[in-house]
Amino acid sequence: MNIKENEKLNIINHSCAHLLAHAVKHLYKDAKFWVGPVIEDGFYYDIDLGETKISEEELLKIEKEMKKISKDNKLIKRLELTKQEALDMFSGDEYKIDLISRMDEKDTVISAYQQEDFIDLCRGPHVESTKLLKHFKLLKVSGAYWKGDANNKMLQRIYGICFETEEDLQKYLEFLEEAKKRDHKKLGKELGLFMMSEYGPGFPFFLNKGMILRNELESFWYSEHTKEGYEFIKTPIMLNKDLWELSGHWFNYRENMYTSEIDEKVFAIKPMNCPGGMLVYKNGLHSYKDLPLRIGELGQVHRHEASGALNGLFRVRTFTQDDAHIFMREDQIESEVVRLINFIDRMYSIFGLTYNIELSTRPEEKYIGDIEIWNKSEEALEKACHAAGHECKINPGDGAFYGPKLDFHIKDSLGRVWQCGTIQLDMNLPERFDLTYVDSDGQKKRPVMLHRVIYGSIERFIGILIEHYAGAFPLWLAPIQVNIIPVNNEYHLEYANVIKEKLLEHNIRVELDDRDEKLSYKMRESQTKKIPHTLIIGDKEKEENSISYRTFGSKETINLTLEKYIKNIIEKIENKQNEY
RNA sequence: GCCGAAAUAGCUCAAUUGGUAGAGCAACUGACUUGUAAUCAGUAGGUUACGGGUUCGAUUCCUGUUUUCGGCACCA
Repeated sequence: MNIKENEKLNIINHSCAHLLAHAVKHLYKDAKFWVGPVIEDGFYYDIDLGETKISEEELLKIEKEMKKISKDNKLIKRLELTKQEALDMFSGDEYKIDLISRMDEKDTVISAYQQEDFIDLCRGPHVESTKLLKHFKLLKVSGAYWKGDANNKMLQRIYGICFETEEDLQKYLEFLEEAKKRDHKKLGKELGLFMMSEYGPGFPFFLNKGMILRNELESFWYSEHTKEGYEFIKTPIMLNKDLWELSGHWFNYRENMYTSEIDEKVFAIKPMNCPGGMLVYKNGLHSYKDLPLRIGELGQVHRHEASGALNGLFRVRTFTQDDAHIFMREDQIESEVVRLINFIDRMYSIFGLTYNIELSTRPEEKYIGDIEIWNKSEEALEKACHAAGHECKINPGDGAFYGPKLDFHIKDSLGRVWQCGTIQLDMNLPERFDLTYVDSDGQKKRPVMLHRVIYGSIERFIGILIEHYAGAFPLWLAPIQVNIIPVNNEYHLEYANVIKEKLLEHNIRVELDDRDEKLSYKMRESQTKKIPHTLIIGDKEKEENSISYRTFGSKETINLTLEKYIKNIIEKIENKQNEY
């Protein structure tokens, strides 16, 4: 959606935030207002209502009051004030005074906007009248810390969205409905992919069908990485605390690490794979000729995330990173990153996912390493991005303390954006672990290191794929690829079994529905389970040695000889075609 | 962790002001033997998340815990 980038929508949403505050002021006399900005999807307003809590039902009341004010056609006037005037006007309002007192009076005219009895501090601009705000909806209410700081008190935040036309609003509400239908938590349960248990909050259980999906993703990952010249390792899940102190994780993240004590020694379950990877690198000597050295690991990590952060497969306490560490010489950064970008591009395009890349640069204060190396690295990453034919949006100061990074933001079939892949340059760990390689002059030198993931977290990626495909996976990923329905068990079961065996010989995941139920009943179920191919086997097929099949979501039936069908389906699966 | 909401059969949901839980689907049994999204009949299925309290009586009211959901904060 991104309303912020559309000037007109931006203004009406901003004005709508004022309309919301105005209505709240009418209904709750003691309400105090903090800020009400426009966000990507609409707007919100942070409000202090003391002990009063706004329920979802009361949102409707507020919405009604907003409609009333909108109908009353209140003119919206801009007021320009000096700092003193502003302080006088909002005296007694601790929140607005806080805002005003932090403004610089020399070079800013402080502006406020007035609609009838409601005045709010605001830079503007706004629409001229409340009657221009008609097509809005309040979406949710929640708590939010004042100034976004968890040490501050919690205000109540009301979210809403406003459009120019009723049609646009309805379209947006339909989009929300569609997203809800695709919720991976709901589909994961319905399709038998994974489950959760209160004995392990944040620790997902993968069921048989989910495992099939997962294994496909993993074997695809291994085969593509093999082609790219990667080696593979598996490092221990649990390692001595000393290692985590050496890597710096103990100091920075111990609160989120699971630990265990045995033989009077503290062990920590890995929250990252890198330290293990460092030990593997140090296990031998490395020549400049061996670089870049690409070492991959599907590594299961555990992080004790805050309970309120957990969310299906999107945010869990154990997940598998499709990690790899690349060790190289400084002069290899650009070419290696170009290669990596092209690789990631290939991986994503298999799923029909588009993406854009952002470069996060050196933080202003908290960073380690030489500024010169930072500049060089950032330049190398940006150059690589352009060399690979991509735009490169820059997020100044958003890099990790140990190095700059490229982040891949993928867009799913509903247009929602997820950050998955990342390529991070690390100037910290090679130093801490004293990594070296022997250069052509016989001297030991420090390698440059990249951390990178493509799926990010396999669990989360599966969640994204479930929503991206709405649970209807392409053939190569589908847990059940083919469902065979004999028209009449008495006459057609034998031939149906022949087909099943033939498909099984080619490792095709096939089921035969031989229950005594009506064809239409079985067809319905086959479609509900979102199975890519449903084969109907009756007299015609038996006589012709053929099959008839329907792909998921289609009404059309295709008839092919058995031989041709098998050839077709194998080709689709082997090429990982993004279809049924 | 914080704010708010929720938890009833395998699943989706009911149950008036507190009176001892009910439906559809799924499962099971039987009949039907079917050509593209639900055949009919029957059976079984519940310590209403868990603990405590109020009450003659609690799914319902109060309280503690756990989990889930929507946000906030966090996300190496």
